[in-house]
Amino acid sequence: MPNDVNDVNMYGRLVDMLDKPYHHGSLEEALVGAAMNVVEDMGIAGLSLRDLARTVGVSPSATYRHFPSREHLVMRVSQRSREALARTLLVARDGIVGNNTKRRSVERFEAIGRAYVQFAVDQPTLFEAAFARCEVGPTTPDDPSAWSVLVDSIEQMISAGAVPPSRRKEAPMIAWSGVHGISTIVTSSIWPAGVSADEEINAVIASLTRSLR
Amino acid sequence: MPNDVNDVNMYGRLVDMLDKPYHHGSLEEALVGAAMNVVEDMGIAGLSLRDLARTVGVSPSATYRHFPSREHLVMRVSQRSREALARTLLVARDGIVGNNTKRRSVERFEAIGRAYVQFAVDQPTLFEAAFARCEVGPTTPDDPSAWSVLVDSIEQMISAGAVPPSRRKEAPMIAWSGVHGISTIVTSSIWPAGVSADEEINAVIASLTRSLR
DNA sequence: GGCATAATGTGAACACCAGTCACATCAGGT
DNA sequence: ACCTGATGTGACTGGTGTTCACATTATGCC
Repeated sequence: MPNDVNDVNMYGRLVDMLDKPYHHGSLEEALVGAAMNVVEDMGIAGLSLRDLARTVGVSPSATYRHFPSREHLVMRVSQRSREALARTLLVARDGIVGNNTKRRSVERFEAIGRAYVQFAVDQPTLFEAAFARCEVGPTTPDDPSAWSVLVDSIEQMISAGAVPPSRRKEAPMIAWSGVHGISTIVTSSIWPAGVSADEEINAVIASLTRSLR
Repeated sequence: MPNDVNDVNMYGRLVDMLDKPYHHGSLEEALVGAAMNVVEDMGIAGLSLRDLARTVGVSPSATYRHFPSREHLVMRVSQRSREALARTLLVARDGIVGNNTKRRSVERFEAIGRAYVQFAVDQPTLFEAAFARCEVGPTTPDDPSAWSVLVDSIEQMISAGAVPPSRRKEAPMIAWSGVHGISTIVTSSIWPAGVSADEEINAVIASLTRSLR
């Protein structure tokens, strides 16, 4: 069989010449990683399977060996974004130390809230991805999850006597709604771009601790 | 000139036969209207200029006489959605009547909040569109605007003595964050589909009136 | 080791999309 | 009557998600 340029098998031989293995080895992880970069830069709308395949150095159809559809990849990016958010909250929480457990529990709660909003402001595209409405839902629970970080924090406040136990059930959703609301508002198109929202953010966080007392 | 099927001008003559005018007359409005229907059914992602042109009965490129790009049409849909939301709030507010001005002002405030969340639950795609992050911003202010409805409502509460005037500045953002947060959470992918959120919604609304006192 | 089989990667092809262009049609002012 | 600007047209470019038959390689079983 001649080494014809139009030969269907040409690519395989070129691969041999370039020492590029036919199998990628960890394509799935590479695709998700590349997707995270794209989403961070250009948002979910800028995510293209073909583009991803190009940057990873693989043919477009190869992506379908790992994701049934683009939507499934978006879902993975979404889950990763939520986990990144949760890790950010943990770091912020652990940055608050002190011996007064009551005071510390409240300060940690507020630090978590502030970090939540800051994540949205600093990385609006990842924040958007984290909560994007998606046809296909997540298959595995987030690890770590922002929800459990928040619930734990409120539980600490209750233990320390900063919040009455009667609020245990409703408190997490109230707190989450507040920080999530200000976050989406500030990162949406209705908020004038470039205008600082520090005052509003502080007011909302303060109102949350007030309303949980 | 023969009536050749391959003739470039064939369409014009067919138009004559069908009594279909060459000019649509109100293409822009027709496109926005059709776009609202599509977004309501399939969300912003399902919006296609070609599809719109098809349903309106016009060629794809005609759309570019009225919108520089798809993004500009999305912006119009977004603005319309915000206005629809604001009108919903007005209806809900005016449904609350009574002679006790203080009590009425609070009940109206809560009715507005509830209607806000209900709009998101009933029409998640329009709600998504209303606050979609968009490259191109709105050119004209919304009429009516949900923000002004909310500010007015809080002003009424202050006048009636239900909220101290000292909260005037921060109150609207606090209230908006709360209802907007619970709305986006309930309509996002993290909220289990089909599960009612009535309890959580009630708790958040109640916490808002509490935190403004 | 040898070998079937599953997993993974390939190019070609289909249908769709946004956006541009030269040209066609028409409405309204001079 | 005619010119000019607004509006609508098809053809085209370059991009996309997805599927298909086929190629290559890893893996577990004898």
